[in-house]
Amino acid sequence: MSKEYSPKEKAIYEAVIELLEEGADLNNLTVAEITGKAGIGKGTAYEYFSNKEEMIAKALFYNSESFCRQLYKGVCKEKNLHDKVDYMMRKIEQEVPKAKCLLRLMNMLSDNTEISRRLQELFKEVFCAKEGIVEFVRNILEDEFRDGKTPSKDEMEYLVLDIYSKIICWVMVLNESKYEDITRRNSMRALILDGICREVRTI
Amino acid sequence: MSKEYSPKEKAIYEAVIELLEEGADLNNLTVAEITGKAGIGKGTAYEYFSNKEEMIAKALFYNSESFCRQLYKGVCKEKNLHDKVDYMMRKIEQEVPKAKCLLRLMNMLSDNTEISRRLQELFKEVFCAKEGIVEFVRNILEDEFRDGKTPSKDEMEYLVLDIYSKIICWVMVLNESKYEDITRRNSMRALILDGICREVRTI
Amino acid sequence: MSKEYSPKEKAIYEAVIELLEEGADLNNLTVAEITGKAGIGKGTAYEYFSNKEEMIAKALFYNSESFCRQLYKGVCKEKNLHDKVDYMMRKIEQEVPKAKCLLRLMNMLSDNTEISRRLQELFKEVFCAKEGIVEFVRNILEDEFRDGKTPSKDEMEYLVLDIYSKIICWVMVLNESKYEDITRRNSMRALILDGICREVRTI
Amino acid sequence: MSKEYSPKEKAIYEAVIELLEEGADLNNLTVAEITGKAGIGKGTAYEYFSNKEEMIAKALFYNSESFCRQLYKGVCKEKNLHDKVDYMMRKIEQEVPKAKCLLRLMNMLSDNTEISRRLQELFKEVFCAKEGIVEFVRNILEDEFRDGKTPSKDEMEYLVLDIYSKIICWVMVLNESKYEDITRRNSMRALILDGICREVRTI
DNA sequence: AATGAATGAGATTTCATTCAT
DNA sequence: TATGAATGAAATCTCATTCAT
Repeated sequence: MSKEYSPKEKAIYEAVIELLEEGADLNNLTVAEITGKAGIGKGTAYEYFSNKEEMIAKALFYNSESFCRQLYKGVCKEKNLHDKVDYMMRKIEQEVPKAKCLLRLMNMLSDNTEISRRLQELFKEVFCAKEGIVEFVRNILEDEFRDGKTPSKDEMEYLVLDIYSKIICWVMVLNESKYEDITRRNSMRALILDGICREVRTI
Repeated sequence: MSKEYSPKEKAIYEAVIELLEEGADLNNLTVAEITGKAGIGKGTAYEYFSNKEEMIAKALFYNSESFCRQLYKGVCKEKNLHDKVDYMMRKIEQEVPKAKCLLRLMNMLSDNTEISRRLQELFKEVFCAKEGIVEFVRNILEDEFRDGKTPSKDEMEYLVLDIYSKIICWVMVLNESKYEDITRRNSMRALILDGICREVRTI
Repeated sequence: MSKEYSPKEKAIYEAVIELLEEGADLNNLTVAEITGKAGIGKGTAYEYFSNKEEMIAKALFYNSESFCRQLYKGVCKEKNLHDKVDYMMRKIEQEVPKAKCLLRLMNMLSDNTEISRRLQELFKEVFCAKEGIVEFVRNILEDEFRDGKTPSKDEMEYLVLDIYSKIICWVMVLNESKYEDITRRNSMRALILDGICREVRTI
Repeated sequence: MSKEYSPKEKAIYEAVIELLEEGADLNNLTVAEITGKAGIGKGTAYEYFSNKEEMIAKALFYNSESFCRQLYKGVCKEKNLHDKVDYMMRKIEQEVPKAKCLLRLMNMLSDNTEISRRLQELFKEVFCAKEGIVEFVRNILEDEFRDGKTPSKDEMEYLVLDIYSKIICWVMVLNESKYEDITRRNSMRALILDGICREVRTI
């Protein structure tokens, strides 16, 4: 189903992600750092990618896509909006680094870097309406409104945006040290989840 | 009250912002570009800033701060939450480039760049609880709850986050071409505004 | 008589010449290009040649030698200087690419490249007084002076040089677009041929 | 009259020529070598030239042009063809390195290198019919035929080519060790010179 | 105080050559 | 024997920063 990656490609992808998790600055990553971490020669990377930007963009894309796919699978098993969003939030909580990577990707999409341009290309080429947080949220909402009252197009857009933004907030919360405390985190999760459900109900 | 800036400093700040508005990539800006745009010598910039990152970080900070200050002044004149948020959203709509700059600053705050480190220092040093969108939102909410029922600390945090995230969304919306259509924009503004008020009311 | 070449060796030689004819720059040819054109593996080339320079030098040498041999055969059949030189010039005209290759070889002989060093070695090792334009011209002249007045050693050197340089000119002429016109080319060929004969006669 | 060169530019030009005289291979010269020889920083070279090829091409051009200009001045003072050509040949003899540089330039003009492309551009931009050996020879011939019988266009072309090629031969002769012997060199010079005059007379 | 020419460290990228298969 | 994936040395070029003017 999903494209097969050569071991060297995967090594590059994972090296970039590890570096990101170690707190590296994606905009000033060097090819030497990446290939060093990946355990391959500098020249080898250029057998698989045509330049540094492609390496980094594809690495972000690869990881985000695989995380989104995971999320999607889990979400499909849940019955209603509440459980779906709850699943998502807990999954994100379990896999903060992957969620962080997704967040970084989304920030990068708009920073005018060469990397951002590559990312946009990747999204144009590969994207299939099933991955990507926004499309993802839209799917969940469409399921919810399958039968019963349907909101207007504008209201739908608003809801997508609202849920999307709350999930982003959730990722930001998870990165704040004050939410390392489990009870506070639980409490915040519940508030966000309730907020989302309330919005969908009342619109 | 606010620090005085020398003309050369301001020239640098404005040059950075102009470059940003022209679509430059802040992570690959060169000192030559900045000083060229500012109309001063490269060496001169180093009389006022100790390195490139400081120039960019301070430029973002300067502009965001001044935009926030403007927002704050306007918001103070409004009576209730609805009008305050409405004012904010319309102001942002009028000044997309400045809002964009603020958005960029916020993205940068978490990208581990040297610039991000400088920005964090600036916020530590200079921040005075009045500027910055988050603190800003908190102020508005505290005003709103001055008399009457006060939400719990957690609920308060949630509301801050919710409003903050919706404002970010608003900026993102304004950058999407499909919202160049005025009626759609108006409709979305109303939905977001109502959403915020509803959240505050029902919590 | 002539050394036998393995098919892979010949493939390399011909690949280099084809690339040269396609307008490649011999100094920046890559092994990948050569072996790609030759249709063999990169490693294989190193079974036959010890490095890139050897490949190119031998390829030039191979082609020049074979062209010279052809010329020599044809020239031997002619009786007198006029017919010999005429044959040569017409042959060169028919096979401009091969002549060009010879010209390139001669230029390279003096450009201090690693390739030029290899070429010089080849000429030292292999050269057998029968190939190579200079030696070639000398032979023709010696035939001419076999019986009758012999010029002094210096005069002989001068004549070799004169004929040699006129042949080089002929190759240059053939590469100029203004001599694509047949009548002009014929006229120039006649002038050069007459010039050569006159010099030999009058010295 | 002639363009002014900045000291750094001239330093680069002279460095390239010195390296050439020391037997360097122009196709594999490195920027580090050039700037090292020139006694300037690597980056400095890029303030004046946009890439390595430009440095080398302009260096060859600069030197050849100045040598041609010298030749031209001297030649103008001579009255007839014999003396003009004699002057040229003796001048070349005195300044073998400069002549060699000119020879190298002429070889390079046709080697499909990036350098060759730059050289061709330079000739297109700057050339003014007074420099360059070919144009140079044409001028001398036109002077010679000013009054008296004029040869046909084709004959004229032939003569230009013949003289040009003999001068090239002269440079090649000067690089051969067997002509380090003065009497042989004198003898060869006389033969070439006579040959040229004879050709012009008899055509 | 202001400048911008000069610098060289450091980044990306290429490619000849090796060597395991 | 033939291959081409892997390598890393080495090259070009950029650009933040300095410093003489």
